[in-house]
Amino acid sequence: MKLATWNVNSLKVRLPHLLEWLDRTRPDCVCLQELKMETAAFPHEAIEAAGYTASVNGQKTYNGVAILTRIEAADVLLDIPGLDDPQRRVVTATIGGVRVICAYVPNGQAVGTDKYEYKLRWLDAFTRFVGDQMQAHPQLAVLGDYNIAPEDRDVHDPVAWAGQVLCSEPERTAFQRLLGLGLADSFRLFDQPERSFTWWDYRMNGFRRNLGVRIDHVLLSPALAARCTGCAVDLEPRRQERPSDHAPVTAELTCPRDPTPIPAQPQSMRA
DNA sequence: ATGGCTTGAGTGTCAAGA
Repeated sequence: MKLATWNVNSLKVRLPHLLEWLDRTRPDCVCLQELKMETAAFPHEAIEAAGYTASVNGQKTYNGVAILTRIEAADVLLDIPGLDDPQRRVVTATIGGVRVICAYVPNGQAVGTDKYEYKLRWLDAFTRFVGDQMQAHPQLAVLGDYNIAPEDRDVHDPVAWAGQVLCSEPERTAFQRLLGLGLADSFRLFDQPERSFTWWDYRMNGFRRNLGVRIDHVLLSPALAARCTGCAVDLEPRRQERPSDHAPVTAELTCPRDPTPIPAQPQSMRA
């Protein structure tokens, strides 16, 4: 089972890129962020023609998230229950026995601003929500744009970014609290190239110079982490004309429906 | 120098991203 996350930065502009990427990589489940369109404007026809069904939580102009799957999504839940927030940032669904949360964490703009305080409050509520979901669903995957670079090695210039938004201690602590629920950052379960990032500024030739940050993550509960065989950033879409500023991240799991071998009974146990 | 691109809104030029 292949799970992916991709901040497309406008689905309207990126639909051709997405369709080409779905055709090339054939993921089972894709979490999209920054659709920047209302739910009613979602291009279901094109997505279904590509072999996917979509659970959409859209919003005009800003934010907006969706989960695309090749099999039916069940128990779809929009937003964070109990959080009064007009911004559409979360959609959750069950796909083939795996509970998938797709999240677009607030950017936070700059440390000390109202948007930064909103980001930290939002992360508190989100962490409670993820904890609740994990209680009910041991097979839990939390994918999305976290807008947090967890460690200095996730930043092209840790000195320049020290204490800045995406890297500040309160944000990194909030990320560690999510991991503290028992989730694993699947990317770090494997050897990775140095200077691996998922976002590069459009300005200053950021991508060509690999001046990036790793802020898009696939977090897995223990049951899923045990089945994870790989996690990688796909740089190909970022190389294309008119790209999203984010690259997709894909994690591979052994199929949850693979039959578990039944251990042989010891001789002495036989009748 | 708080800039540099890109998108959506809307037809000026600004908010927002990270």
